[in-house]
Amino acid sequence: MSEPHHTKGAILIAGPTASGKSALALALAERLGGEIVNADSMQVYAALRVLTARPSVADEARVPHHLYGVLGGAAHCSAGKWARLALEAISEIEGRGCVPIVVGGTGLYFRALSEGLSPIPAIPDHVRAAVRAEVVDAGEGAHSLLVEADPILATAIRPSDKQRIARGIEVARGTEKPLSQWHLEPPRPLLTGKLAKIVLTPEREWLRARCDLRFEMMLAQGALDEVRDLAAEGLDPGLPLMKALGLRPLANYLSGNIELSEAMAQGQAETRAYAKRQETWFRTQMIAWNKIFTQDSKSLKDEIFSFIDDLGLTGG
RNA sequence: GCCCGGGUAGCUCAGUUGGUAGAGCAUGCGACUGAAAAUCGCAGUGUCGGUGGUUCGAUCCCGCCCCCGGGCA
Repeated sequence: MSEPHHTKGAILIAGPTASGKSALALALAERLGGEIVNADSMQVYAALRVLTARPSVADEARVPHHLYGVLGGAAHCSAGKWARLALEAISEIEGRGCVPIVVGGTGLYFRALSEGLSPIPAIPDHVRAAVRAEVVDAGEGAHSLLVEADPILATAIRPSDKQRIARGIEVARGTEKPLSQWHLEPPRPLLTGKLAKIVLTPEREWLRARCDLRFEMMLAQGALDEVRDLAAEGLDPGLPLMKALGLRPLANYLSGNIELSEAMAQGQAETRAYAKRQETWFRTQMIAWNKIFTQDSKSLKDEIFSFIDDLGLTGG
């Protein structure tokens, strides 16, 4: 378990995909003398530069960026792993006298950092792999395995939710204590201190248009080459990075199964649906965060600058 | 001009041997404790192309008209 870190002042910016949060973080970092920490579950993978709309090399040269493209394709990131890396980066940034700016779209990661998760030990890889395989084999019967392993949790998880079923079983077996028991241990925040928590909440129609446009731009920027390279690596399709938005439609196009226009339409649809899921999380799980509705980038910056100045983060 | 096929949800289509309809996708809402760009749940909407007829009753059968494909000339 990591020791909590007490910050003199850090900024957390959450927002749906394509909401313009990276540009905002960059502007803030330049103004405050800050450094940026990625809080996006897919941008941690090195192979996904175009497909995840990672900050450009030029942007990364303007201000230090952390946790972008730091993991190989075969790696499994997780909320806990990310939170430990983020904490490390934050404390280093503060050691240099700079302001940490954590920016991303993965709600669970922000929760892991600012609220904490129950202190569950890491599950050994062999247990994990064995349980996942077992759940796949069991098919419809997977839920009854969970009933055996953790009857309390089983009442809260639907038989169709294979991922949570697998998680429940692997925790029960790997730690010899059911996940439902672990959940009774109160989570402790990893990051404490003065935090500016901001979530961008743009208007839906505006965001949908941006999602569509952005996927189109990805194609112009070499998304197909990126997908081709990834396919050449022959990675296990079950790996987390293989779930990146747009990856499957584009791979389908490259293997000749669908037209490019169809692949693009699917990629755009995936992006829009994802943005909607993010907004649901932000709305219902981050109720204490400061919502910023503005979407015009100039007034967005003004609004955030005055918000941050009021908090006096830069003073110390 | 003639023949054939089709016109049903925003889209692609299924269906009703005549009792006013449904899937997938899209859309909206939601759940969420280490795969979270993941995983999972719920919901709505239709003048069934138009018009006249047969019928207790037509989206379905019949006539005419319009539109979209394809073929023949």
